[in-house]
Amino acid sequence: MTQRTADTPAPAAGGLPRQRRTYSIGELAKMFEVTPRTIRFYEQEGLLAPQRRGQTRIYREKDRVRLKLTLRGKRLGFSLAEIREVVEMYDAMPDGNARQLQRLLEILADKRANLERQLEDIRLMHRELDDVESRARDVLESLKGEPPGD
Amino acid sequence: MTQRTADTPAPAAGGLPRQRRTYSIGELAKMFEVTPRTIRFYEQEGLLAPQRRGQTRIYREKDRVRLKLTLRGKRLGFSLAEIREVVEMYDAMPDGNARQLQRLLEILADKRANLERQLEDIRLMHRELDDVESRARDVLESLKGEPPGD
DNA sequence: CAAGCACTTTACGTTAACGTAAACCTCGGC
DNA sequence: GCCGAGGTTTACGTTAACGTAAAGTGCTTG
Repeated sequence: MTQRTADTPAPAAGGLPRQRRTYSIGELAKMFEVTPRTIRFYEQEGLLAPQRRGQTRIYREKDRVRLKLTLRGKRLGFSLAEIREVVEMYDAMPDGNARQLQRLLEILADKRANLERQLEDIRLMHRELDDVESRARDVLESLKGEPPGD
Repeated sequence: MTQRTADTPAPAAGGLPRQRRTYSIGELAKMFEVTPRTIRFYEQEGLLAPQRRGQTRIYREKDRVRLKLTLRGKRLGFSLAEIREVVEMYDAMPDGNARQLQRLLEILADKRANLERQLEDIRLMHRELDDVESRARDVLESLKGEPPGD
């Protein structure tokens, strides 16, 4: 963790404020512990849109952040389609019309409700785990006194 | 909701304390908003083991609780295989040997770590949503002053 | 007793999210 | 000039988690 490929933008003095760090597909893949195939697939699904130099994909900060958010969404059980829905609207935001924005707000509220339920689920699951664990420990303890089984 | 197929145990006076409420597959399905197919599939995957009367499945409280936990696990992104792993060990607990119990504790710790990461993910995602939402509201606001667009 | 409804088994179909294999380019180094 | 490391496209394969359709069983109700 805390891996840093030896090249933080270095907030240099008079330099350009534009972050010019770029990444290859392999770099991103290792960084997030996914395969290049996965990254290409996400692009194919409209979640990423890296630039090209010739045939080769070039990823910028924006792309990296997107990938990060995408993977986070996945860990929370959102489908790629759902994630794309938000991503696309977010992109269209600046010139988005009111109806689109309203739709976006709806979607966000939806995701939020989802998160709430998950929070509750996590709490409950946590208790279940506590319960199972304590039972397991009890049994283990009770085994200590008995003959070494079969 | 609150559907009751006219057969609550009726906490009768001197009755048996054993909860004898049973459910048909259809009842459970409606109760949890899944299809009977799903419930049969879970059984096939070793997550449920209802009794039979003739050919027909009869679900008891224990089965209902299991289904509930299974669905909760699913909402948290666990695979049926993972869920089964815990369920099986839980069942085997009473006569489980020490090694099995240790394994169970490992699995539980694993799940717990998973939940922790999800909690963090939820927090982060929540902020993202807040951010996107506030931007969207800003844009919406700025649209109020402008001409009604195309 | 026929109809209907809820249950059953068997089996093939479907979708999402990639994995995997083949065949190709391209670039820096020896 | 060739070689290996990484990149590319195309396309078929795979797995999980059910959906769906067909064909049969069993009860109870008009």
